[in-house]
Amino acid sequence: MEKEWRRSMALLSMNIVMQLTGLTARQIRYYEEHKLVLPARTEGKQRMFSLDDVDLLLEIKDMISSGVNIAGIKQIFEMKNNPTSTKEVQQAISDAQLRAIFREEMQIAQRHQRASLRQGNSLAFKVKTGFIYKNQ
DNA sequence: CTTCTTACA
DNA sequence: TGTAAGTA
Repeated sequence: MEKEWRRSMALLSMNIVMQLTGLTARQIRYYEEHKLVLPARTEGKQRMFSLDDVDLLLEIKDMISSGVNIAGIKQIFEMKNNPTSTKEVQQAISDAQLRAIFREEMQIAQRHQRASLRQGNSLAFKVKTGFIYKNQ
């Protein structure tokens, strides 16, 4: 709670991040294109990632594999760190909880034989509290 | 040789 | 997403 700045230092090259995350350069650049991650740049335009960026990429990777699309991930990140949100939302949603929600969504989607629910824009999920946070 | 951008499949 | 092309 004092050396957290180390995690925000952009020192990792694309090659290292690819190995650390298992993602391809194409995917990483694509996520950046959609502003899911904002790597620093060297004077020569080379991307430089921080440990926080790597964590973010791992979360993205996890959500993508759970069937969440870019729009959905954006919504989740939005809620995850938006102090303007309602207090209900503020009661920090843990990653584990989110993953559990996604699994539930996937199961429901599969049960209904509808890929649209998993890959579509309608990402509607709820937490154990019963609140429905978002849908579009 | 690695990374970057752009564009096409 | 993968990959080719032309750079930096």
